[in-house]
Amino acid sequence: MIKKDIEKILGREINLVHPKDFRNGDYTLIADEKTAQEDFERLENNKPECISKIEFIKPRFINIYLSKEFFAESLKEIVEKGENFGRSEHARGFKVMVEHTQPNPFKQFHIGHMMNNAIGEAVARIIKWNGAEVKTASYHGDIGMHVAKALWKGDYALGSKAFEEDAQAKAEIQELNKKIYDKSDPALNKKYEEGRKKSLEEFGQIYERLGSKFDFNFFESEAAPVGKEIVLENMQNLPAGRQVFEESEGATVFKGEKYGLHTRVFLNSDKIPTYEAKEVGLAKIKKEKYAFDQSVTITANEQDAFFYVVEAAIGEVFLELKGKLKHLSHGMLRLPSGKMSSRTGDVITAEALIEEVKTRTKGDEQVAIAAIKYMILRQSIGNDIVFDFEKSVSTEGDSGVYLQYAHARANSILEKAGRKGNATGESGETREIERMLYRFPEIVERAGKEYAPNYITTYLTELASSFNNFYAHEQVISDEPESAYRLAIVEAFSIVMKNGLNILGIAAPEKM
RNA sequence: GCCCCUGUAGCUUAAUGGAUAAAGCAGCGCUCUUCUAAGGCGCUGAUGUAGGUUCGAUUCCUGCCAGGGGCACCA
Repeated sequence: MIKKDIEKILGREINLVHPKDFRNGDYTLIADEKTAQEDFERLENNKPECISKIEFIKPRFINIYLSKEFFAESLKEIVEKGENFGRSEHARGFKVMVEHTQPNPFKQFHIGHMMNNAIGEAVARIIKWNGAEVKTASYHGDIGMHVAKALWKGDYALGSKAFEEDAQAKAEIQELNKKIYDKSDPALNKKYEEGRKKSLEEFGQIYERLGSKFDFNFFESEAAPVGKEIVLENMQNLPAGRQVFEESEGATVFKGEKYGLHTRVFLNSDKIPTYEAKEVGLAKIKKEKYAFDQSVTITANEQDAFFYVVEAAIGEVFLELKGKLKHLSHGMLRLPSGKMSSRTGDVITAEALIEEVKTRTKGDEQVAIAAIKYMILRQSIGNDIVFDFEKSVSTEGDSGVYLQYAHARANSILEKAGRKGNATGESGETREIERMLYRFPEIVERAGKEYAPNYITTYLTELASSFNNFYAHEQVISDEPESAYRLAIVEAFSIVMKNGLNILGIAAPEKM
């Protein structure tokens, strides 16, 4: 709003930022050195009501201070909009599918899945808050070599180890994979179906605990035949030179070299579709189920190279999908005590982590899950994160609990006061908390444009800190005329914090 | 060997090309007769390295060093 007002006055687009230090104003216009003086004078002479002061700092900084009336007005707006405060319209009409979590049946739901789930859930919600229509999807690897490895002797780690070390076992597992794929062995089919069903039930339970819901569940078993067909079609029915896929050493591959990438196998020499071909099939299934403008897939960054190649292949097969696929990757969730590997069976399940953290949150599961989610979401997506039980999940400082606690405190004050705030009353000095609250919608929008949940966590932490400061230094409930205005601040804070936690998929208990 | 990602305080992390690089933890001092002390206030402490672009670089470009990931029938 402010930006548009100023652009109107100056008649051009401007570079407007929030200074890091509030003492330098609420906004800074970074002007061109040549026109800065002129811009300053024009603003000074056409000052909008919401601006109380404008100052010109030497070469090019024009600092803008908002008026008391502006802050009072923003508090009123927050209270009026309530749970809708912060919603943006900038992505209205845009259809997005967000695929995340992707646990594989026959294998455990480990902390890597939990990390992916926290990010995926937050990203989906952020996009939704920006006005887009969002559908979430999980994709389950219910077929493929990992299933054969798991079914070989009933244990994935065992099968995986034997596959690499024992040629005999490797041959048996490959044979098993073929049988699972063509469903030629009734006894095996039964074992397979039972195991698959059990896994999916367990995943459902953990989703519920994490507060995650999916609009679609896709399976590799359905994507496989679709993918295989597409691969064959784009090889056989096209003239030489126009073929997307080609034969090489008995396998069917996509030569990524023409994109500066590398070759990957889509059908193995047994004509069984690999993960690559299944991903192509999945793209087709997705677009038929939901006519998305963008499909976001969230995975660990060890799959980056895989996705570059597969997306290039999909772009050739489905021209209309070119540029509509977005791959977002995150690092590993590392624990202070060593690495985790699903191949050796050395995995830490999501459940084990939740239980472990619970012992440090007085047994409260909502608080424990909030602590874990916050640790994951507080930093920019992409790098590994180190999850330290002892310190990082502590209930102090930069943590999910800190946010929940500040929110609960605000509610407690409102309840104790037994009356609503009133932002039209006596306001006194403008406080840091007021200077933070009105910014929430711009934070949501920025987070939406960059798929960056940590913009929200960072903001909320600063907001909670401002609130705690405010709370520690001012008597909110009193007979003074400013009391009503202070209550309005508390009320607005409670709303913004709750909405913020909601966007992140973190619970916001009313009491703690 | 080739490709991709990452190097910020003792530790874990922030910082849409902008002002004095921001927090939390740890350490050292304060602070509960007062609305939830799971809180607040203060001190100490950092951009791997060498260049380049720019009025201005943690941010963009190049070399080097260090760490992680990937590179044909796994997912």
